[in-house]
Amino acid sequence: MSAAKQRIIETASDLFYRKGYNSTGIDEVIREAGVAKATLYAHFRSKKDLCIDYLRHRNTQYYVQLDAFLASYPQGAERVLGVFDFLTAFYETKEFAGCWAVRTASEVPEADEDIRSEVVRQKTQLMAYLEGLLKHAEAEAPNRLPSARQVYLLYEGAVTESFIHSEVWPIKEAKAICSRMLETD
Amino acid sequence: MSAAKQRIIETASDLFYRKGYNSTGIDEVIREAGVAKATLYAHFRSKKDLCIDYLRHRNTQYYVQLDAFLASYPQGAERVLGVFDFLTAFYETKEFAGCWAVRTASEVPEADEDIRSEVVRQKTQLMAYLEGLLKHAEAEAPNRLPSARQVYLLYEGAVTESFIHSEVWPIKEAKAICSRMLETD
DNA sequence: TAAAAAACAGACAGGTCTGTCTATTTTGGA
DNA sequence: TCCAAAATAGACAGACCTGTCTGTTTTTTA
Repeated sequence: MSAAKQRIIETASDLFYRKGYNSTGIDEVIREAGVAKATLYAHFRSKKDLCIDYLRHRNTQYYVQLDAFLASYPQGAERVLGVFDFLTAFYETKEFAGCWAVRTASEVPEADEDIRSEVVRQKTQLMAYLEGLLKHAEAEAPNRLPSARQVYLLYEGAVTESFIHSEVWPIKEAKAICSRMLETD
Repeated sequence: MSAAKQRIIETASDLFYRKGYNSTGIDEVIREAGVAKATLYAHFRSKKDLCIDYLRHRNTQYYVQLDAFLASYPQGAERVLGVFDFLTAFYETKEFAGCWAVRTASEVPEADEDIRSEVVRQKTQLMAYLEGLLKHAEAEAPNRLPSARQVYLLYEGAVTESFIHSEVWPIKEAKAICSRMLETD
């Protein structure tokens, strides 16, 4: 990947996430990235294409950081709960602005199948990831565990609500619920 | 309130919710509402003002319908869980498109304090409402109940995720978690 | 070093956006 | 019935948008 393309993606990733997709113009992206307009359109067919690459870039970076963060957590229930600690750390960065996928899906027309399917793909991937974490918790406590869907739901609620309220308690509460559901009672 | 103003709000309420705030133009609102542009700007200082009235209109209608729906549910745990049944009914209408407040907050710049504070106000109101419902559940089972924040978190997750996935399972799962937390064990 | 590929600056087209304004017509209450 | 208030149609300004195109310069590669 050329340096210019890399800069474009990183700039879009910053601007789209911070300001919103529709509220960010192409001119702002190229100015911030320091590239010519023709260069952008040589690498991306359209703004929508750039949007999808933005979503993928965010998603890729997310798992790189999440994996690194969770490495120090023992497998099992602790690592499942560690996901909420990761979210807390993310929240505390100045960058945090909720979920890029949800926010983008919130502002594109429902007919936009390309963007929406990428969003759903990412969410399905996240559930599969959580499913993997939960697998290791089964050995510890084979009794009624939360499903991947349930942990996913708590996590997603925590992301969106901490963004909306600009407060950390939704993450704490989500973790508390999850913790209670993981108890070996 | 004049008939024209009423039509404008209702049209905006439909279009902003269905297509998104930024993706809906003033021209589309006045065409759909069948009013002149000057009429719209006689009643609303700006598009942003109309947006705030749109949010308030949605919110008001929401509680009218929610109260009516819950009236047949006995007070206590059942009525708390009834909130998720109401959401299911809402989901099954063709209109459903997630939470207007969250979606709007997702697409306006973070600096827009007017819109964001209205969103937070509505969410705070919802928590207070749930708090009221939970009060009646205390009598039945005075042991560890979910907090209003926790029920709120589950509810919000259910709204957003059923919208994102266009599936009903997030509501079912959220209700299941809530139900488990309300058990008199 | 020479040729090819990539990136550059920036004008431009064609459209859309919000908000203002004029000038006319409709409406509703005293 | 009359008159003020409200609503109408639609032009307009000024800004912004995406995407294309031209022509030049820089960078890479062979």
